[in-house]
Amino acid sequence: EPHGDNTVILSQNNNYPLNLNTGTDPMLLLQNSGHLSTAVSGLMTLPDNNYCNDQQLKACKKQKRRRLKESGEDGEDRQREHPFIVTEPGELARGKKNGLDYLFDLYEQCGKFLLDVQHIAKERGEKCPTKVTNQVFRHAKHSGAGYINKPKMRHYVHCYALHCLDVEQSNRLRRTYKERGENVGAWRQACYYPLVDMAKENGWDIEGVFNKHEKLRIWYVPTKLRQLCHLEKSQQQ
Amino acid sequence: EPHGDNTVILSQNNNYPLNLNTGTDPMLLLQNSGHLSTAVSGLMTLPDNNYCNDQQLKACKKQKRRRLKESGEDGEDRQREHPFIVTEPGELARGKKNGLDYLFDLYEQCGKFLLDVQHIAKERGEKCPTKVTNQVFRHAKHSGAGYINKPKMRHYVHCYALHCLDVEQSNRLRRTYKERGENVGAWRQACYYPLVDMAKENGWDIEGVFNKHEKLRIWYVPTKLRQLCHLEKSQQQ
DNA sequence: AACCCGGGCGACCATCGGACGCTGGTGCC
DNA sequence: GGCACCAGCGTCCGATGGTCGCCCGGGTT
Repeated sequence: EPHGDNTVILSQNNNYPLNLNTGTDPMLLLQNSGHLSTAVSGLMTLPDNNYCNDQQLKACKKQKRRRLKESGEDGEDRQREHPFIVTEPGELARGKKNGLDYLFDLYEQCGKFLLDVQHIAKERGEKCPTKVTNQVFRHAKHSGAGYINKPKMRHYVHCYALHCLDVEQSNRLRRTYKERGENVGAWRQACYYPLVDMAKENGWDIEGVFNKHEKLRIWYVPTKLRQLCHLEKSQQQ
Repeated sequence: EPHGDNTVILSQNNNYPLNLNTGTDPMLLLQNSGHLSTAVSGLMTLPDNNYCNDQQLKACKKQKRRRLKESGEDGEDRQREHPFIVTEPGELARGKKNGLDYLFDLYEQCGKFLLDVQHIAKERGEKCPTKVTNQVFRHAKHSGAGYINKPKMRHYVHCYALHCLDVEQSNRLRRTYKERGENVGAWRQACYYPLVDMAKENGWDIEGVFNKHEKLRIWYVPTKLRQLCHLEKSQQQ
Protein backbone atom coordinates (compact mmCIF):
# COMPACT_ATOMS: atom_id res chain seq x y z
CA GLU A 1 0.00 0.00 0.00
CA PRO A 2 1.89 3.07 -1.19
CA HIS A 3 1.01 6.40 0.31
CA GLY A 4 1.99 9.91 -0.55
CA ASP A 5 2.95 12.87 1.54
CA ASN A 6 -0.70 13.70 2.00
CA THR A 7 -1.14 10.86 4.44
CA VAL A 8 0.19 11.36 7.92
CA ILE A 9 -0.24 8.30 10.00
CA LEU A 10 -0.21 8.34 13.73
CA SER A 11 -0.32 5.01 15.49
CA GLN A 12 -3.28 4.25 17.70
CA ASN A 13 -1.52 2.78 20.67
CA ASN A 14 1.64 4.74 21.14
CA ASN A 15 2.58 8.33 20.91
CA TYR A 16 4.64 8.27 17.78
CA PRO A 17 3.95 8.61 14.09
CA LEU A 18 4.37 5.37 12.24
CA ASN A 19 6.04 5.04 8.92
CA LEU A 20 4.24 2.55 6.72
CA ASN A 21 6.93 2.16 4.11
CA THR A 22 9.20 0.30 6.43
CA GLY A 23 6.89 -0.90 9.15
CA THR A 24 9.21 0.60 11.73
CA ASP A 25 8.46 3.54 13.94
CA PRO A 26 10.80 6.34 12.96
CA MET A 27 10.51 8.04 16.31
CA LEU A 28 12.10 5.06 18.02
CA LEU A 29 15.21 5.91 16.07
CA LEU A 30 15.39 9.39 17.50
CA GLN A 31 17.11 10.35 20.70
CA ASN A 32 15.03 13.50 21.03
CA SER A 33 13.08 14.86 23.96
CA GLY A 34 10.41 12.39 22.95
CA HIS A 35 7.22 13.62 24.57
CA LEU A 36 5.42 14.55 21.43
CA SER A 37 2.16 13.41 19.92
CA THR A 38 -0.72 12.44 22.12
CA ALA A 39 -3.15 9.77 20.95
CA VAL A 40 -4.97 10.31 17.70
CA SER A 41 -7.73 7.92 16.82
CA GLY A 42 -6.85 5.98 13.70
CA LEU A 43 -5.50 7.01 10.37
CA MET A 44 -5.48 10.65 9.51
CA THR A 45 -5.49 12.07 6.06
CA LEU A 46 -4.73 15.69 6.58
CA PRO A 47 -5.37 17.54 3.35
CA ASP A 48 -8.82 18.16 1.99
CA ASN A 49 -8.15 16.28 -1.17
CA ASN A 50 -10.59 17.91 -3.55
CA TYR A 51 -8.87 16.94 -6.75
CA CYS A 52 -11.24 16.37 -9.64
CA ASN A 53 -12.06 12.69 -10.08
CA ASP A 54 -13.77 12.90 -13.43
CA GLN A 55 -12.74 9.96 -15.58
CA GLN A 56 -12.81 11.70 -18.92
CA LEU A 57 -10.71 14.57 -17.70
CA LYS A 58 -8.07 12.22 -16.39
CA ALA A 59 -7.95 10.27 -19.62
CA CYS A 60 -7.62 13.54 -21.48
CA LYS A 61 -4.72 14.65 -19.32
CA LYS A 62 -2.94 11.36 -19.80
CA GLN A 63 -3.32 11.59 -23.55
CA LYS A 64 -2.03 15.13 -23.59
CA ARG A 65 1.02 14.14 -21.62
CA ARG A 66 1.72 11.25 -23.99
CA ARG A 67 1.23 13.45 -27.04
CA LEU A 68 3.69 16.00 -25.73
CA LYS A 69 6.20 13.28 -25.09
CA GLU A 70 5.87 11.72 -28.55
CA SER A 71 5.90 14.92 -30.57
CA GLY A 72 8.85 16.16 -28.57
CA GLU A 73 11.45 17.77 -30.86
CA ASP A 74 13.46 14.61 -31.59
CA GLY A 75 13.60 13.49 -27.96
CA GLU A 76 16.10 15.93 -26.52
CA ASP A 77 14.55 15.09 -23.13
CA ARG A 78 16.14 16.52 -20.04
CA GLN A 79 17.26 13.57 -17.94
CA ARG A 80 15.76 13.49 -14.50
CA GLU A 81 18.12 13.95 -11.59
CA HIS A 82 19.43 10.94 -9.74
CA PRO A 83 17.34 10.21 -6.67
CA PHE A 84 18.52 11.20 -3.23
CA ILE A 85 19.72 8.66 -0.73
CA VAL A 86 20.28 9.10 2.97
CA THR A 87 23.94 9.96 3.45
CA GLU A 88 25.94 10.93 6.51
CA PRO A 89 27.30 14.45 6.71
CA GLY A 90 30.26 14.74 4.37
CA GLU A 91 29.54 11.47 2.64
CA LEU A 92 29.42 11.42 -1.14
CA ALA A 93 26.67 9.28 -2.65
CA ARG A 94 28.00 6.36 -4.71
CA GLY A 95 26.52 5.23 -8.00
CA LYS A 96 23.57 6.96 -9.61
CA LYS A 97 22.44 8.69 -6.47
CA ASN A 98 22.71 12.10 -4.83
CA GLY A 99 23.55 12.73 -1.20
CA LEU A 100 21.89 15.00 1.33
CA ASP A 101 24.72 17.53 1.46
CA TYR A 102 24.01 18.12 -2.19
CA LEU A 103 20.30 18.47 -1.42
CA PHE A 104 21.01 21.14 1.16
CA ASP A 105 23.36 22.91 -1.20
CA LEU A 106 20.46 23.25 -3.63
CA TYR A 107 18.68 25.33 -0.99
CA GLU A 108 21.71 27.58 -0.65
CA GLN A 109 21.76 27.98 -4.42
CA CYS A 110 18.13 29.02 -4.39
CA GLY A 111 18.98 31.60 -1.75
CA LYS A 112 21.59 33.04 -4.11
CA PHE A 113 19.13 33.06 -7.00
CA LEU A 114 16.66 34.92 -4.79
CA LEU A 115 19.31 37.56 -4.09
CA ASP A 116 19.78 37.96 -7.86
CA VAL A 117 16.07 38.35 -8.40
CA GLN A 118 15.84 40.88 -5.57
CA HIS A 119 18.65 42.97 -7.00
CA ILE A 120 17.10 42.95 -10.45
CA ALA A 121 13.69 43.88 -9.03
CA LYS A 122 15.14 46.79 -7.07
CA GLU A 123 17.00 48.07 -10.10
CA ARG A 124 13.81 48.04 -12.11
CA GLY A 125 11.61 49.46 -9.37
CA GLU A 126 9.49 46.34 -9.36
CA LYS A 127 8.09 44.62 -6.36
CA CYS A 128 10.75 42.70 -4.55
CA PRO A 129 10.11 39.15 -3.37
CA THR A 130 11.15 38.17 0.16
CA LYS A 131 10.60 34.47 -0.44
CA VAL A 132 11.62 31.89 -3.01
CA THR A 133 8.83 32.32 -5.55
CA ASN A 134 8.02 30.91 -8.97
CA GLN A 135 10.02 33.78 -10.37
CA VAL A 136 13.12 32.59 -8.53
CA PHE A 137 12.73 29.06 -9.89
CA ARG A 138 12.34 30.50 -13.37
CA HIS A 139 15.46 32.59 -12.90
CA ALA A 140 17.37 29.53 -11.68
CA LYS A 141 16.31 27.57 -14.75
CA HIS A 142 17.29 30.42 -17.09
CA SER A 143 20.63 30.68 -15.34
CA GLY A 144 21.40 27.10 -16.22
CA ALA A 145 20.41 25.46 -12.95
CA GLY A 146 17.93 23.16 -14.67
CA TYR A 147 18.34 20.68 -11.85
CA ILE A 148 16.42 23.02 -9.53
CA ASN A 149 12.65 22.83 -9.65
CA LYS A 150 9.77 23.86 -7.45
CA PRO A 151 8.20 20.52 -6.49
CA LYS A 152 11.56 19.12 -5.42
CA MET A 153 12.55 22.12 -3.35
CA ARG A 154 9.16 22.39 -1.68
CA HIS A 155 9.24 18.66 -0.93
CA TYR A 156 12.32 18.81 1.25
CA VAL A 157 12.04 22.28 2.79
CA HIS A 158 11.47 20.98 6.29
CA CYS A 159 14.52 18.75 6.02
CA TYR A 160 16.59 21.80 5.19
CA ALA A 161 14.90 23.62 8.05
CA LEU A 162 16.05 21.01 10.52
CA HIS A 163 19.54 21.19 9.05
CA CYS A 164 19.55 24.97 9.57
CA LEU A 165 18.04 25.05 13.02
CA ASP A 166 19.84 22.14 14.64
CA VAL A 167 22.69 20.66 12.60
CA GLU A 168 23.59 18.32 15.44
CA GLN A 169 20.19 16.72 15.54
CA SER A 170 19.91 16.74 11.76
CA ASN A 171 23.26 14.95 11.48
CA ARG A 172 22.31 12.41 14.13
CA LEU A 173 19.07 11.71 12.27
CA ARG A 174 20.89 11.20 8.99
CA ARG A 175 23.39 8.80 10.54
CA THR A 176 20.69 6.82 12.28
CA TYR A 177 18.55 6.49 9.19
CA LYS A 178 21.49 5.57 7.03
CA GLU A 179 22.61 2.92 9.51
CA ARG A 180 19.20 1.30 9.50
CA GLY A 181 19.01 1.37 5.71
CA GLU A 182 15.92 3.56 5.68
CA ASN A 183 14.93 5.15 2.41
CA VAL A 184 14.76 8.87 1.72
CA GLY A 185 11.01 8.99 2.24
CA ALA A 186 11.32 7.63 5.75
CA TRP A 187 14.10 10.05 6.65
CA ARG A 188 12.08 12.91 5.21
CA GLN A 189 9.04 11.99 7.32
CA ALA A 190 11.19 11.79 10.42
CA CYS A 191 12.45 15.32 9.90
CA TYR A 192 9.04 16.75 10.77
CA TYR A 193 8.97 15.84 14.42
CA PRO A 194 12.04 17.62 15.77
CA LEU A 195 10.63 20.74 14.11
CA VAL A 196 7.29 20.29 15.84
CA ASP A 197 9.26 20.15 19.08
CA MET A 198 10.94 23.43 18.23
CA ALA A 199 7.63 25.02 17.36
CA LYS A 200 6.31 23.93 20.73
CA GLU A 201 9.22 25.59 22.50
CA ASN A 202 8.40 28.72 20.52
CA GLY A 203 4.76 28.93 21.60
CA TRP A 204 3.65 26.86 18.60
CA ASP A 205 4.67 29.60 16.22
CA ILE A 206 6.40 27.65 13.45
CA GLU A 207 6.28 30.67 11.18
CA GLY A 208 8.26 32.52 13.81
CA VAL A 209 10.79 29.69 14.05
CA PHE A 210 11.45 29.97 10.32
CA ASN A 211 11.56 33.77 10.36
CA LYS A 212 14.17 33.94 13.11
CA HIS A 213 16.70 32.10 10.96
CA GLU A 214 18.43 34.08 8.25
CA LYS A 215 18.51 31.28 5.68
CA LEU A 216 15.12 29.84 6.50
CA ARG A 217 13.17 33.07 6.34
CA ILE A 218 13.05 32.90 2.57
CA TRP A 219 11.17 29.57 2.50
CA TYR A 220 7.45 29.10 2.91
CA VAL A 221 6.51 26.93 5.87
CA PRO A 222 5.25 23.67 4.36
CA THR A 223 1.54 23.09 4.87
CA LYS A 224 2.15 19.65 6.30
CA LEU A 225 4.49 20.99 8.97
CA ARG A 226 2.03 23.69 9.96
CA GLN A 227 -0.73 21.09 10.18
CA LEU A 228 1.35 18.76 12.29
CA CYS A 229 2.11 21.61 14.69
CA HIS A 230 -1.56 22.50 14.92
CA LEU A 231 -2.59 18.88 15.46
CA GLU A 232 0.01 18.41 18.14
CA LYS A 233 -0.93 21.64 19.87
CA SER A 234 -4.60 20.77 20.00
CA GLN A 235 -3.84 17.28 21.33
CA GLN A 236 -1.54 18.64 23.99
CA GLN A 237 -3.97 20.50 26.21
CA GLU B 1 -10.20 63.28 -23.26
CA PRO B 2 -10.81 61.14 -20.19
CA HIS B 3 -7.92 59.15 -18.85
CA GLY B 4 -7.70 56.44 -16.22
CA ASP B 5 -5.25 55.83 -13.48
CA ASN B 6 -3.00 54.08 -15.94
CA THR B 7 -1.95 57.34 -17.51
CA VAL B 8 0.55 59.45 -15.67
CA ILE B 9 1.22 62.66 -17.42
CA LEU B 10 4.25 64.76 -16.82
CA SER B 11 4.38 68.15 -18.46
CA GLN B 12 7.13 68.78 -20.92
CA ASN B 13 8.20 72.22 -19.85
CA ASN B 14 8.04 72.28 -16.11
CA ASN B 15 8.94 69.85 -13.41
CA TYR B 16 5.49 68.91 -12.22
CA PRO B 17 2.89 66.34 -13.14
CA LEU B 18 -0.09 67.83 -14.88
CA ASN B 19 -3.64 66.90 -14.19
CA LEU B 20 -5.65 66.81 -17.38
CA ASN B 21 -9.07 66.64 -15.80
CA THR B 22 -8.91 70.18 -14.59
CA GLY B 23 -6.21 71.67 -16.70
CA THR B 24 -4.48 72.96 -13.58
CA ASP B 25 -1.19 71.79 -12.23
CA PRO B 26 -1.85 70.08 -8.92
CA MET B 27 1.69 70.59 -7.70
CA LEU B 28 1.21 74.33 -7.75
CA LEU B 29 -1.35 73.80 -5.03
CA LEU B 30 1.13 72.12 -2.76
CA GLN B 31 3.39 73.83 -0.34
CA ASN B 32 5.80 70.93 -0.26
CA SER B 33 9.55 70.87 -0.52
CA GLY B 34 8.97 71.12 -4.24
CA HIS B 35 12.13 69.86 -5.86
CA LEU B 36 10.69 66.71 -7.30
CA SER B 37 10.38 65.43 -10.82
CA THR B 38 13.08 66.17 -13.33
CA ALA B 39 12.18 66.62 -16.97
CA VAL B 40 10.57 63.73 -18.77
CA SER B 41 10.23 63.97 -22.50
CA GLY B 42 6.59 63.92 -23.47
CA LEU B 43 3.65 61.92 -22.29
CA MET B 44 4.27 58.75 -20.34
CA THR B 45 1.90 55.89 -20.08
CA LEU B 46 3.33 53.82 -17.31
CA PRO B 47 1.61 50.44 -17.32
CA ASP B 48 2.16 47.91 -20.04
CA ASN B 49 -1.43 47.86 -21.06
CA ASN B 50 -1.70 44.45 -22.61
CA TYR B 51 -5.42 44.00 -22.27
CA CYS B 52 -6.95 41.81 -24.94
CA ASN B 53 -8.41 43.90 -27.73
CA ASP B 54 -10.27 41.16 -29.54
CA GLN B 55 -13.65 42.49 -30.68
CA GLN B 56 -15.64 39.31 -30.30
CA LEU B 57 -14.38 38.71 -26.78
CA LYS B 58 -15.41 42.18 -25.70
CA ALA B 59 -18.85 41.83 -27.23
CA CYS B 60 -19.19 38.53 -25.43
CA LYS B 61 -18.23 40.07 -22.09
CA LYS B 62 -20.69 42.88 -22.53
CA GLN B 63 -23.49 40.45 -23.33
CA LYS B 64 -22.66 38.37 -20.30
CA ARG B 65 -22.78 41.40 -18.05
CA ARG B 66 -26.16 42.40 -19.49
CA ARG B 67 -27.52 38.90 -19.14
CA LEU B 68 -26.51 38.74 -15.50
CA LYS B 69 -28.18 42.05 -14.87
CA GLU B 70 -31.43 41.07 -16.60
CA SER B 71 -31.77 37.61 -15.10
CA GLY B 72 -30.89 38.97 -11.68
CA GLU B 73 -33.30 37.61 -9.09
CA ASP B 74 -35.95 40.30 -9.39
CA GLY B 75 -33.47 43.17 -9.29
CA GLU B 76 -32.42 43.16 -5.62
CA ASP B 77 -29.33 45.04 -6.78
CA ARG B 78 -26.91 46.32 -4.19
CA GLN B 79 -26.88 50.09 -4.54
CA ARG B 80 -23.47 51.51 -5.22
CA GLU B 81 -21.93 53.69 -2.56
CA HIS B 82 -22.16 57.43 -2.85
CA PRO B 83 -19.07 58.88 -4.46
CA PHE B 84 -16.39 60.53 -2.39
CA ILE B 85 -15.86 64.26 -2.44
CA VAL B 86 -12.90 66.21 -1.16
CA THR B 87 -13.73 67.28 2.37
CA GLU B 88 -11.69 69.05 5.02
CA PRO B 89 -10.72 67.11 8.12
CA GLY B 90 -13.79 66.76 10.32
CA GLU B 91 -16.18 67.92 7.66
CA LEU B 92 -19.22 65.78 6.94
CA ALA B 93 -20.13 65.43 3.27
CA ARG B 94 -23.52 66.96 2.43
CA GLY B 95 -26.01 65.37 0.08
CA LYS B 96 -25.39 62.05 -1.62
CA LYS B 97 -21.66 62.10 -1.08
CA ASN B 98 -19.12 60.61 1.28
CA GLY B 99 -16.25 62.51 2.90
CA LEU B 100 -12.60 61.61 3.15
CA ASP B 101 -12.69 60.93 6.90
CA TYR B 102 -15.14 58.18 6.07
CA LEU B 103 -12.80 56.92 3.35
CA PHE B 104 -9.94 56.66 5.80
CA ASP B 105 -12.18 54.96 8.34
CA LEU B 106 -12.79 52.24 5.78
CA TYR B 107 -9.07 51.48 5.90
CA GLU B 108 -9.20 51.21 9.66
CA GLN B 109 -12.13 48.84 9.34
CA CYS B 110 -10.14 46.68 6.94
CA GLY B 111 -7.35 46.59 9.50
CA LYS B 112 -9.82 45.23 12.06
CA PHE B 113 -11.10 42.65 9.59
CA LEU B 114 -7.53 41.57 8.95
CA LEU B 115 -7.06 41.04 12.70
CA ASP B 116 -10.17 38.84 12.71
CA VAL B 117 -8.87 36.81 9.82
CA GLN B 118 -5.48 36.45 11.49
CA HIS B 119 -7.03 35.21 14.72
CA ILE B 120 -9.19 32.71 12.91
CA ALA B 121 -6.20 31.49 10.88
CA LYS B 122 -4.09 31.03 14.00
CA GLU B 123 -6.86 29.12 15.74
CA ARG B 124 -7.12 26.77 12.81
CA GLY B 125 -3.39 26.42 12.27
CA GLU B 126 -3.69 27.87 8.80
CA LYS B 127 -1.32 30.26 7.18
CA CYS B 128 -1.75 33.72 8.54
CA PRO B 129 -1.91 36.72 6.21
CA THR B 130 0.14 39.81 7.06
CA LYS B 131 -1.56 41.95 4.44
CA VAL B 132 -5.10 42.81 3.43
CA THR B 133 -5.82 39.98 0.98
CA ASN B 134 -8.81 38.81 -1.00
CA GLN B 135 -9.69 36.69 1.99
CA VAL B 136 -9.98 39.81 4.16
CA PHE B 137 -12.30 41.48 1.67
CA ARG B 138 -14.40 38.34 1.59
CA HIS B 139 -14.54 38.29 5.39
CA ALA B 140 -15.56 41.95 5.45
CA LYS B 141 -18.38 41.26 3.01
CA HIS B 142 -19.60 38.26 5.01
CA SER B 143 -19.47 40.33 8.17
CA GLY B 144 -21.95 42.76 6.67
CA ALA B 145 -19.50 45.39 5.49
CA GLY B 146 -20.75 45.15 1.92
CA TYR B 147 -19.61 48.69 1.31
CA ILE B 148 -15.98 47.54 1.41
CA ASN B 149 -14.54 46.14 -1.79
CA LYS B 150 -11.12 45.50 -3.24
CA PRO B 151 -11.02 47.86 -6.22
CA LYS B 152 -12.12 50.79 -4.08
CA MET B 153 -9.65 50.13 -1.29
CA ARG B 154 -6.74 49.56 -3.64
CA HIS B 155 -7.64 52.72 -5.52
CA TYR B 156 -7.10 55.04 -2.57
CA VAL B 157 -4.35 53.24 -0.64
CA HIS B 158 -1.77 55.91 -1.28
CA CYS B 159 -4.17 58.60 -0.06
CA TYR B 160 -4.53 56.71 3.18
CA ALA B 161 -0.77 56.31 3.26
CA LEU B 162 -0.26 60.06 3.16
CA HIS B 163 -2.88 60.45 5.88
CA CYS B 164 -0.98 57.97 8.07
CA LEU B 165 2.50 59.26 7.41
CA ASP B 166 1.91 62.99 7.54
CA VAL B 167 -1.55 64.07 8.70
CA GLU B 168 -0.56 67.69 8.59
CA GLN B 169 0.37 67.60 4.94
CA SER B 170 -2.60 65.37 4.12
CA ASN B 171 -4.95 67.83 5.82
CA ARG B 172 -3.39 70.78 4.06
CA LEU B 173 -3.81 69.04 0.73
CA ARG B 174 -7.45 68.29 1.42
CA ARG B 175 -8.20 71.88 2.37
CA THR B 176 -6.42 73.25 -0.67
CA TYR B 177 -8.16 70.93 -3.07
CA LYS B 178 -11.53 71.55 -1.51
CA GLU B 179 -11.04 75.30 -1.69
CA ARG B 180 -10.21 75.15 -5.36
CA GLY B 181 -13.20 72.91 -6.08
CA GLU B 182 -11.03 70.08 -7.38
CA ASN B 183 -12.65 66.71 -7.84
CA VAL B 184 -11.68 63.52 -6.03
CA GLY B 185 -9.62 62.27 -8.94
CA ALA B 186 -7.43 65.35 -8.89
CA TRP B 187 -6.93 65.14 -5.13
CA ARG B 188 -6.11 61.46 -5.43
CA GLN B 189 -3.45 62.14 -8.07
CA ALA B 190 -1.92 64.87 -5.94
CA CYS B 191 -1.48 62.47 -3.03
CA TYR B 192 1.24 60.59 -4.90
CA TYR B 193 3.90 63.24 -4.87
CA PRO B 194 4.39 63.90 -1.18
CA LEU B 195 4.85 60.14 -0.86
CA VAL B 196 7.51 60.14 -3.55
CA ASP B 197 9.25 62.83 -1.49
CA MET B 198 9.14 60.59 1.56
CA ALA B 199 10.46 57.64 -0.40
CA LYS B 200 13.33 59.82 -1.54
CA GLU B 201 14.17 60.74 2.04
CA ASN B 202 14.14 57.04 2.80
CA GLY B 203 16.65 56.04 0.14
CA TRP B 204 13.89 55.44 -2.40
CA ASP B 205 12.59 52.49 -0.42
CA ILE B 206 8.84 53.06 -0.56
CA GLU B 207 8.22 49.53 0.66
CA GLY B 208 10.25 50.43 3.74
CA VAL B 209 8.25 53.61 4.26
CA PHE B 210 5.06 51.58 4.34
CA ASN B 211 6.52 48.89 6.57
CA LYS B 212 7.71 51.30 9.23
CA HIS B 213 4.17 52.43 9.92
CA GLU B 214 1.99 50.13 12.00
CA LYS B 215 -1.23 50.78 10.09
CA LEU B 216 0.31 50.98 6.65
CA ARG B 217 2.29 47.77 6.84
CA ILE B 218 -0.80 45.74 6.03
CA TRP B 219 -1.35 47.40 2.65
CA TYR B 220 0.40 46.54 -0.58
CA VAL B 221 2.34 49.40 -2.09
CA PRO B 222 0.36 50.47 -5.18
CA THR B 223 2.13 49.73 -8.44
CA LYS B 224 1.69 53.29 -9.62
CA LEU B 225 3.38 54.71 -6.55
CA ARG B 226 6.29 52.31 -6.89
CA GLN B 227 6.64 53.25 -10.54
CA LEU B 228 6.54 56.97 -9.79
CA CYS B 229 9.29 56.51 -7.22
CA HIS B 230 11.39 54.55 -9.68
CA LEU B 231 10.87 57.10 -12.44
CA GLU B 232 11.74 59.96 -10.14
CA LYS B 233 14.81 58.18 -8.83
CA SER B 234 16.17 57.46 -12.29
CA GLN B 235 15.55 61.06 -13.40
CA GLN B 236 17.26 62.46 -10.33
CA GLN B 237 20.81 61.35 -10.94
C1' DA C 1 15.77 -9.97 -18.85
C1' DA C 2 12.02 -9.03 -16.13
C1' DC C 3 10.25 -7.01 -12.31
C1' DC C 4 8.94 -3.80 -8.87
C1' DC C 5 9.88 -0.14 -5.78
C1' DG C 6 10.06 4.65 -4.90
C1' DG C 7 10.78 9.24 -5.95
C1' DG C 8 11.54 13.22 -9.60
C1' DC C 9 9.12 16.72 -11.50
C1' DG C 10 5.62 18.07 -15.48
C1' DA C 11 1.49 19.82 -15.30
C1' DC C 12 -2.53 20.91 -13.11
C1' DC C 13 -5.80 23.71 -9.96
C1' DA C 14 -7.81 27.15 -6.92
C1' DT C 15 -6.90 31.43 -5.76
C1' DC C 16 -4.22 35.42 -5.76
C1' DG C 17 -2.91 40.41 -6.72
C1' DG C 18 -4.01 43.63 -9.91
C1' DA C 19 -6.54 46.43 -13.35
C1' DC C 20 -10.04 48.01 -16.72
C1' DG C 21 -13.86 50.22 -18.27
C1' DC C 22 -19.26 49.79 -18.13
C1' DT C 23 -22.65 51.51 -15.87
C1' DG C 24 -25.38 54.56 -13.53
C1' DG C 25 -25.66 58.03 -9.78
C1' DT C 26 -25.34 62.87 -9.39
C1' DG C 27 -25.47 67.94 -10.01
C1' DC C 28 -26.19 71.47 -13.32
C1' DC C 29 -28.70 73.93 -16.75
C1' DG D 1 -36.22 66.67 -17.75
C1' DG D 2 -32.15 66.02 -20.10
C1' DC D 3 -27.39 65.82 -20.31
C1' DA D 4 -22.51 65.27 -19.31
C1' DC D 5 -19.35 64.04 -16.12
C1' DC D 6 -16.85 60.92 -13.44
C1' DA D 7 -16.04 57.38 -10.14
C1' DG D 8 -17.76 52.76 -7.96
C1' DC D 9 -16.90 48.23 -8.36
C1' DG D 10 -18.18 43.77 -11.21
C1' DT D 11 -15.47 41.18 -13.60
C1' DC D 12 -11.77 39.83 -15.93
C1' DC D 13 -6.66 38.23 -16.45
C1' DG D 14 -1.86 36.47 -15.94
C1' DA D 15 0.69 34.47 -12.52
C1' DT D 16 1.14 32.51 -7.99
C1' DG D 17 1.56 28.93 -4.30
C1' DG D 18 0.70 24.39 -3.79
C1' DT D 19 0.23 19.55 -5.02
C1' DC D 20 -0.65 15.10 -7.35
C1' DG D 21 0.46 11.11 -9.47
C1' DC D 22 2.60 9.56 -14.07
C1' DC D 23 6.44 7.80 -15.47
C1' DC D 24 10.74 5.86 -15.46
C1' DG D 25 15.37 5.23 -13.37
C1' DG D 26 17.67 1.96 -10.70
C1' DG D 27 18.58 -2.07 -7.92
C1' DT D 28 17.41 -6.79 -7.23
C1' DT D 29 16.39 -11.33 -8.54
